[in-house]
Amino acid sequence: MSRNQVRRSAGLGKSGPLNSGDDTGCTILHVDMDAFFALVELRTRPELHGKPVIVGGGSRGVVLSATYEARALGVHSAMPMSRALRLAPHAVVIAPDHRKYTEVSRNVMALFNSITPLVEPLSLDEAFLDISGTIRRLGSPLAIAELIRSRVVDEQGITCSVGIAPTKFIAKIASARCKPDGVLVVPADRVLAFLHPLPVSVLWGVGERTEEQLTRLGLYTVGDIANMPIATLRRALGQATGTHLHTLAWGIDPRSVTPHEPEKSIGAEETFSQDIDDPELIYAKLLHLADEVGTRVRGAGYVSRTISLKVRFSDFTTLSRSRTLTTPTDVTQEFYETARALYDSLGLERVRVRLVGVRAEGLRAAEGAAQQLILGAPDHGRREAEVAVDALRARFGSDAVLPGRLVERADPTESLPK
DNA sequence: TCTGGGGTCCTTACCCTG
DNA sequence: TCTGCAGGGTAAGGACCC
Repeated sequence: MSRNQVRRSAGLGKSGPLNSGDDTGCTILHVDMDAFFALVELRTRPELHGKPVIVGGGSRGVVLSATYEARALGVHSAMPMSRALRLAPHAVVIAPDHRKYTEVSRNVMALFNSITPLVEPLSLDEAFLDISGTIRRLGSPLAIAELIRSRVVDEQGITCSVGIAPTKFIAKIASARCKPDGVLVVPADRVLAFLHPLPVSVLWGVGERTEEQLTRLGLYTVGDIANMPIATLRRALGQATGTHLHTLAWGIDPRSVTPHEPEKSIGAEETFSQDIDDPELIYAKLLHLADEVGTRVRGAGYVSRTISLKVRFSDFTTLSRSRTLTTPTDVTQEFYETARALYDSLGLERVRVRLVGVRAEGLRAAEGAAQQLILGAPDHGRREAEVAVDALRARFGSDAVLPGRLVERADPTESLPK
């Protein structure tokens, strides 16, 4: 489908011609790149256009992105690569290059910011835009959406889809339903007619498990949920989820577009290339992850009060442990020692581990906590050393300085027998 | 079929305090 | 001193999203 072919409004029959132009009151845009990682790769490999292409990889990896030709064969994101390749044996597989995607994403977000300052990125490849202050300058919501779409193609060489609606939630559903390379307006007075026939899975917060629960209640469409007494929903799904779904089912979503939300946690986790049971290798990986988390926490100007550890075993069962510190910290060594102590407290003996992760939670600005950090003395010197290392890495690359234990093998699993 | 990595939010249980 | 209760903090696990 080529660009500019898709001009739709909520297809509700009596709307007459596509996109009747009634975008009054629709001040929220949800812009979503089409098959983002895959289309970014196609920019430099035009010979792959029209072919099934999968971005992903690793022996235990999953699909991160797939072209629509691959999707037609049943491939979708988050699917294990082994299964994807059974469905699409001739697909071209490309290893992900996150630096490249981050760069394109930054350009796209800058483009959005030239349209309106009210841009809320949701991930690398999508964002909400509040254009209520832009309409007078650039025209109707539909005209603004088309401007964005043509600029994204011209400047970045990829396509995107845009949902236009009075609320974030409806705009997001709209963009998903006009993919790829489309635009869809849902006028304010047709929100319920658009929403109610859709399956419950379109609601934010309904995944596989919740959908099963709803099915057991005989609820298949959003309209079914809207017409179910809220008390019944709360009993079945819990207070928060029940209320949340009922509200969404009536098209109510008062959330505004908020450009900057501070992070609540920063973490890193890694799946070993094969399951391991050697505690020394696991400690080395914990140090590596703590180092990464520490660098990011300091770089963002936070301190963390709670450190959590995640361990996934070979049978895929996962557990987590956390510890709240008396004094918040941004010191790598403290992240590591806490994570290691949490791991030791599990009392595992030669159990095969698939993944470990370290996460800093309860983040708050380091500024207000600075005095406490100094008073928390013993790590003060260490912290200064780590800040110096951060500066070296910023200048010479992330591998310029490594913790001593990691120098010999930056990836502990590398030493495993093949 | 065999499951990444980055997050957020909710629920439940437990402990402590008043 | 004991008991019951409410509320807050913490911990663990799970569901979900991209």
